[in-house]
Amino acid sequence: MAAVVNQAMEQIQEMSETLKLLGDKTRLTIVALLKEQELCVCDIVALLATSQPNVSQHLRKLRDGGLVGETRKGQWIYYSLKVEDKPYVRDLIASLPSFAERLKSEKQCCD
Amino acid sequence: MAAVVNQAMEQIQEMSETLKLLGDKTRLTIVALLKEQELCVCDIVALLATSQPNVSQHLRKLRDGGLVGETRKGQWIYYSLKVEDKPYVRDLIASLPSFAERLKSEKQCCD
DNA sequence: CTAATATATAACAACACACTTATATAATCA
DNA sequence: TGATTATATAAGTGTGTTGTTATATATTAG
Repeated sequence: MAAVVNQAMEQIQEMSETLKLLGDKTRLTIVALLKEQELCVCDIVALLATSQPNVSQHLRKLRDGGLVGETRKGQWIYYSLKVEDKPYVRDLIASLPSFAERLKSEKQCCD
Repeated sequence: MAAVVNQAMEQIQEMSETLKLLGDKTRLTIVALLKEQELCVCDIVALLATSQPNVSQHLRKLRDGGLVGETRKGQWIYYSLKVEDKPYVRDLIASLPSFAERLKSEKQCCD
């Protein structure tokens, strides 16, 4: 019984850490953008209208939390969602508003 | 278009506030307990093994965020989940571990 | 090789948050 | 009524977090 509770508490601990990552407006917006397509840092900076270091630091937290992955493509580093595991995050992201239109019309960096 | 984005940003703002509430181990545990049944404050204090003011303050935040409701029953105030709206919260809570067994064996307050 | 561009890291200031202790309010019980 | 129990609120402390500015690293272009 105690083992069951400990396992449950570990699971809650892990979920709460993930939810804390998503419980920030800037990071949740980044996640909503990445839902549509992978993006490089300069894309995100342009779309969010905040500083490049701010975006970088949020991306690092998302990466450390296992929510995004990165791939360097030459000069640029592309970030993408990594939530195939964690079904509850997948569902949550599905219910985020879509920025598809905005990305189509405004994406202009690193083409 | 700007209106669409503003609406999306408001939605993200609201979701991030809700997720921030859930992104705390103590509060997420409270929510997991309430998933099983309504509970009074003394129940939660006993199950969480933390101080009564700490639980009270977390419950207030959950209430202010619209995630729980309260009902006084004589000396006790019972809290319960209020997430019928907010489908993404409902789904998320569904994937929290169950404390049903623990509640059955350990609930002893306010009977 | 040098300059320019993209990204990351470091240091710091401002603020927010969780938890504690002490106290207040509200309801019941004797 | 006074004592007890349940809950809320207030104030304070320590810690964590966000965003900024300055700087470092890495890649490409000329």
